[in-house]
Amino acid sequence: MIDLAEIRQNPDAIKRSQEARGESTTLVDEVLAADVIRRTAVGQFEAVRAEQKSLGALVAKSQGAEKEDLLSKTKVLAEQVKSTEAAVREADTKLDQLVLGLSNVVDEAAPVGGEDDYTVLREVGVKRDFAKEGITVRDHVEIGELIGAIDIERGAKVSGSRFYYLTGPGALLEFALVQLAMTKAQTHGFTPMIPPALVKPAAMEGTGFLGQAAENVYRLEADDLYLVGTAEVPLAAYHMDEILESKSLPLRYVGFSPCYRREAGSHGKDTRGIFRVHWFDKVEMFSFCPVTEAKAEHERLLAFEEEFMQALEIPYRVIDVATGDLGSSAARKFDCEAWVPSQERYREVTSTSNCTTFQSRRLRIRAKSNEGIEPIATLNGTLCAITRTIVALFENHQQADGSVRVPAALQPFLGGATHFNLK
RNA sequence: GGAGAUGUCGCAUAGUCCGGUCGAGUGCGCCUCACUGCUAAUGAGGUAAGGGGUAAAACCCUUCGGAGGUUCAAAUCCUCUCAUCUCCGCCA
Repeated sequence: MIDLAEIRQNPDAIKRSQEARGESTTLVDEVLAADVIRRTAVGQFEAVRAEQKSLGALVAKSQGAEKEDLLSKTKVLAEQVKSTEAAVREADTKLDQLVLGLSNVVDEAAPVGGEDDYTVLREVGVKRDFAKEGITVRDHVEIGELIGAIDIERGAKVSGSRFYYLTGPGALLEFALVQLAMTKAQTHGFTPMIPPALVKPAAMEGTGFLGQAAENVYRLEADDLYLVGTAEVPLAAYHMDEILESKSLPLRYVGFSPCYRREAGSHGKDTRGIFRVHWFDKVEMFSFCPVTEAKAEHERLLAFEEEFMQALEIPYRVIDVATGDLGSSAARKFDCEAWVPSQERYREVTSTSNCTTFQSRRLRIRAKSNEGIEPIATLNGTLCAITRTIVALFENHQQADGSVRVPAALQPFLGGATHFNLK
């Protein structure tokens, strides 16, 4: 949620941001108009209400005819209080609705444009020359079958398309990846968390997933709960409605959770394998930090992501995501894209967003110091999205026969195994 | 799933039966000042959030788990709902 005061003071800045995102600028004017209406309504209500209260005090003290007289007056007032209060409520709802429709103000540094207008910040690692090695590249589906790690057919049989089973070494690999991620995160000061993957509307709404992203969210109508698409949701909402101690910041959490995504509007995209699925598990970093620290914290989260990719010895590049592709909550976003040999291109495996105060305002999370109460920033970043990491790992470390080399960092978590062998 | 109890200002609690001077008392914690060589102890004062308003104040409004209702007036009465606890049943 954008700060209303900010919109009043600097509507043009908000408009520029909306423009850069390719979203409505007239919405800003609508907000301003609704704000005026609301303030007028509030003024009227408060005036009547104040009179009602002061007369009410007199009623309590008076008796007899005097009391009767007062009561007749207050009865009229009561009607006015009711009607003006209703007007306030209506104006409030309208304003809220409009303000919630505004996306976060983009960071000036973010490249302006659509999905393809990202900036490549760097490429890291060495892509293998499979031809030179005399290896015909297999994709992760083939490799997964050869080593008995992924069973897509049965996933489809049991749950439908875009579902899978991780089997044998695949299942063990997930645990190893999670362990490695959790271990690393702890050394960086993150508190490990296993959050609920089913949340109330308030948590979903507060994190900004019921806006444009709503069609990708699974909703359990019978219980009015949502399946989260990322641990970001329960981690952000963890401190919902709280006032934190400024000196306790940054508060860093690393959560492991399943992620559920409807993938509406992705029909026909990445239909093969486990690159794009309705459910996967993920280790996610989340940070509540002072506004002034947010940019530096964002760099740190990115660095942790890169460190993880490097530990897995996966070649990748980092992109600065363009304004039109940020999603409503992020002011700036960096994606780490792993090299996928079977597709001969980079594909997103992790992503880190600086949501500035957008989420914390919606979730009513603030911080208190001697200087008073101030808003805080929230940031999130993927440490390890299991399925996509497996794709990158299998394909980049495949051997001529279809077996897969295990990078050194993972070996301790796989009983020292150096390879996933053919089944 | 059944029966019962509870939800008040950071924490603990008073107030709820018998509606009005209760946005709300007390203790602890915290902050400021005084006293003291320092700490402790003691004394005085302060100590919710949000909104409106103002140059800044003053001041006003909202919020007693949440949502409705009754009433001139609701922490207090009614309805629904959520959470927690206890007992019973069931279950990994």
